[in-house]
Amino acid sequence: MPHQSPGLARVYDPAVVENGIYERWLAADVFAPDGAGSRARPGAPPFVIVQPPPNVTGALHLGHAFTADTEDVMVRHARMTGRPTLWLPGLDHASIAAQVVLDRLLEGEGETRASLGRERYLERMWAFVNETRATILRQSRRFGSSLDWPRLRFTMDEVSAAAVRTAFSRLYRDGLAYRTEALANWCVGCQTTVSDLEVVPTPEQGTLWTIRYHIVDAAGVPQPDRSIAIATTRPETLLGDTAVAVHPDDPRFAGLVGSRVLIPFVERIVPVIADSAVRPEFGTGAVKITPAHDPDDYATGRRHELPMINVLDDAGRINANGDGYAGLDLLEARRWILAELDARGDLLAAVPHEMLIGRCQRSNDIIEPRLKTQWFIRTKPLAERALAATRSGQTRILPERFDGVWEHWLTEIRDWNVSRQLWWGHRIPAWYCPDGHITVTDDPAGPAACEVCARPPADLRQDEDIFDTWFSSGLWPMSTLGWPAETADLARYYPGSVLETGYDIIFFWVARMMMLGIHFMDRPPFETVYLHGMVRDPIGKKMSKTAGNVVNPLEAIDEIGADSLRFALINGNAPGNDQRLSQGRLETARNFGNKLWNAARFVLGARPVTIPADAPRQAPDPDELGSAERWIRSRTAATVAAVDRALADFALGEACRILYEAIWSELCDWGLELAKVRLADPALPAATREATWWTLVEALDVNLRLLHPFMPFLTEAIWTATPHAPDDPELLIVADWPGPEVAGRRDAAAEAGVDVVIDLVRGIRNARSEAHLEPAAWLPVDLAADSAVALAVEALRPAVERLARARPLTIHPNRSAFLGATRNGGLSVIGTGLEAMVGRAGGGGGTADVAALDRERLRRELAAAQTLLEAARARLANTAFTSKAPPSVVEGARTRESELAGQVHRLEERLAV
RNA sequence: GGGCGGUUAGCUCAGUUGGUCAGAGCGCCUCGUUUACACCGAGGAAGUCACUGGUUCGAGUCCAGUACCGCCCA
Repeated sequence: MPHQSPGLARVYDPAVVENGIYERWLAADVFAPDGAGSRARPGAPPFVIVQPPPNVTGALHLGHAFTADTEDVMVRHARMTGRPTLWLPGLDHASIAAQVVLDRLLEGEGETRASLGRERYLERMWAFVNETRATILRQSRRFGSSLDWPRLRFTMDEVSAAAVRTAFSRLYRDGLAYRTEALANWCVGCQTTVSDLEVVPTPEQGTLWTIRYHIVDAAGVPQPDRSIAIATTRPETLLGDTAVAVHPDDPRFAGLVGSRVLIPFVERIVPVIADSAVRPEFGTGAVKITPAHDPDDYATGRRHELPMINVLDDAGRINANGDGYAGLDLLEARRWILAELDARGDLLAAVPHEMLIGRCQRSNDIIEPRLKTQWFIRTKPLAERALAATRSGQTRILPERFDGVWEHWLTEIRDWNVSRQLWWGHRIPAWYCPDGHITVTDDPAGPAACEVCARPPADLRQDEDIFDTWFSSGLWPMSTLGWPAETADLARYYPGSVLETGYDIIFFWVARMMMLGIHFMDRPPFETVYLHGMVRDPIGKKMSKTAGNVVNPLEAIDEIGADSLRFALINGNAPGNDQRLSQGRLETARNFGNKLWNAARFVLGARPVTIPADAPRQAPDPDELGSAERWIRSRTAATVAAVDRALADFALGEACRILYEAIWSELCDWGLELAKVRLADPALPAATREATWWTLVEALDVNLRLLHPFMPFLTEAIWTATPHAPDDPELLIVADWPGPEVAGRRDAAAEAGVDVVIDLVRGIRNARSEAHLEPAAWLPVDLAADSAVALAVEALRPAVERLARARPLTIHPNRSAFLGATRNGGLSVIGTGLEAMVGRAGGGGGTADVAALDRERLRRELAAAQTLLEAARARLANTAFTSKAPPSVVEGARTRESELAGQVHRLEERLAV
């Protein structure tokens, strides 16, 4: 590719810059580990991230953008290091969430799930998700995500379906999937059960009623003066009561345990039992037990082998077991029952009561616990292996603080209800014969006969339910690679390197993938689980559609560009922490892009005429390097090391911060400014100016490589216009990550020399500014310095002159000459190993003012320096410090002390004049 | 009830194994059109690192406790 002169526009316009670059990457086939444009080293270990599949329920939001950008950074970095890198894209069908969304759409058309029927409903669903899928893929491209699109997987495609069937039938065969009637969380709105994780306990104001149950005698006749008062928040469920329970040690009820009470309305006689789970301090100390409608009561019921009577139907109404109340919804039934109890004199009290109500994560409806026949996964044995994997370090969780919740949840794990009474999803491959035998098969055509009684398929009925979405998501690290087929991808790319996702789905998703992955593959699905935080709005609220504070990432991208959004999301964030995204953050990122853009414009436009426009990039001639050039190279090498260290620690935000600082404060503020002087000096030999320019090109090149994972479009665009070395590829995305060769460019002497110059320039600028001297004026500066410092300044004399607008700059051979020359007064600058005097231009008026101001400044600086010196001396006077602290620290303190002493000495002398 | 996180400049946040760590961005103040950039440059003000103890030669950093905010689990 020809590298003619830059042609970079004056202001960085992301819309223009980003345009077309994604297509170039696609055309070059560089996203795939085995693509035509891949420059992966054959022996290098693969780097694999399987993308957390976004829901097909709608468009992507900022959380998705953050996830995608974080993963893209890791992936692009790995790719540049030469590892065969696979970032595998996917989409999740999100059965319940998708149905909630589609049902709402249908409502607007006057249709319902029921009115359409299963088949037409699913047709509508496919039409709907085909649209959202296209939207999501378009968005991902705008983000700049370097995903391997040909490997795209959808949780509802055929490979995923085969994975689900195979996984379930194997779990069944292994005794890890079973079907039973148990208490399940029923969502009336969604008309399905949901897992425990999808029930959100919500504090709400309710009422605690006290109700009197009458005790009956042996013949079942209520005793006129014997009763027990129970407390309940749900009086209507008394229709399903099968016991009354008290604490075994509660003296109030000691004589009542073993007696029997009459449940009103249903006229059922139930026992009074003792169970230590009862909290004596709650209500009256006695509670009704409704095993079919409450998790605690269910447990009690199991312990005491109580009958379980379901009194609710799917619609949330009292069923036939509720006798005279059948057909009423819960609240109506409650009203009637309370009224009736009151009329009988059995309603003793009603007090307001704060309580936790379980609500559906998706629809916010109240969750009704009910008995239901469901498929469950036996999780204990699976969880144990998942725990073993993290405990042994086979898989590590980052940040480490999430280990605790991981341990706790997997240790206390309960069996996983995977049946959903929904349509959009994978139908459970279980068939039942009229005798109740179960046949499970992974054959898509269904079983050939009942496994037990050999009845023909025509007599078998398939389970109506589908699987919990997370069951198919749990197989994701395998199904994406073709499992259950033994594909080449599976062999090569399982297990993945990193699983990167939000900490909010550690149980929903990460734990399930770990459990199922280990069970089926015998190895955990990833080496590292990296959990990121939530993106919140500017005031720290969680973004949600209902709160209306959602920022559409595409709008942000239209406004400031994908690179800026990426940088804003990642810069300065600590791993796992939540963050607030504000306009200010976005602007900072955009400004940074503009800064780099313009720095590049300068560098590319400053090419000495002696270098042809299409010259390949070459290393600067070592013999022509000045201290400024050596400083740039040294600082760039330091940046590479710092970024490498941050990335190795998954500290992406830190890496961004380092690059921001390196590019803005070092390369631009000093590197380019120092170089300008040489580049513009016609007196210098061409070879010298060429070396300076090649130094800048090299620094730009290295920084572009380092920044590319974070700001891929901008860096690619600039790099295209930057001279390439002969062995460079066409595209930055597959260029080599800066390697060990740059480490050798560290140069302590050059860094020390330029540090001195920076100190001096700052000192002069500060003095001028405080004295309000004409900024543009050239002012004479006299300088006395230690010999090494003087040499460093002399080496960069033209730069010092220009940057401090100091002319003439006189470097005196010794201090007395300096003092002799500066007796007339001026502004003093006292630095480490140097002192300078800024004179006034042309000797104009205001001498007295400047002299007074200077003394004032000197006094201030002296006071500060003395304070620091005293502290340093006190520290060194402490023998505990000098004997116990590491020698390097003590040495540093000594150096510091002598520097400060020198400064104080000079300041005192100046004041004494 | 258990667990985790947070509390650092007016605002939003960094601070990796305790030793120039008291920082950045934005905002604020004073200057500035020196041919990369006003999405900029130069200079400046601004914090008892929530509080109380402890460990240590040395604590924003480690330990214990307290207060407030947030999240997760029960």
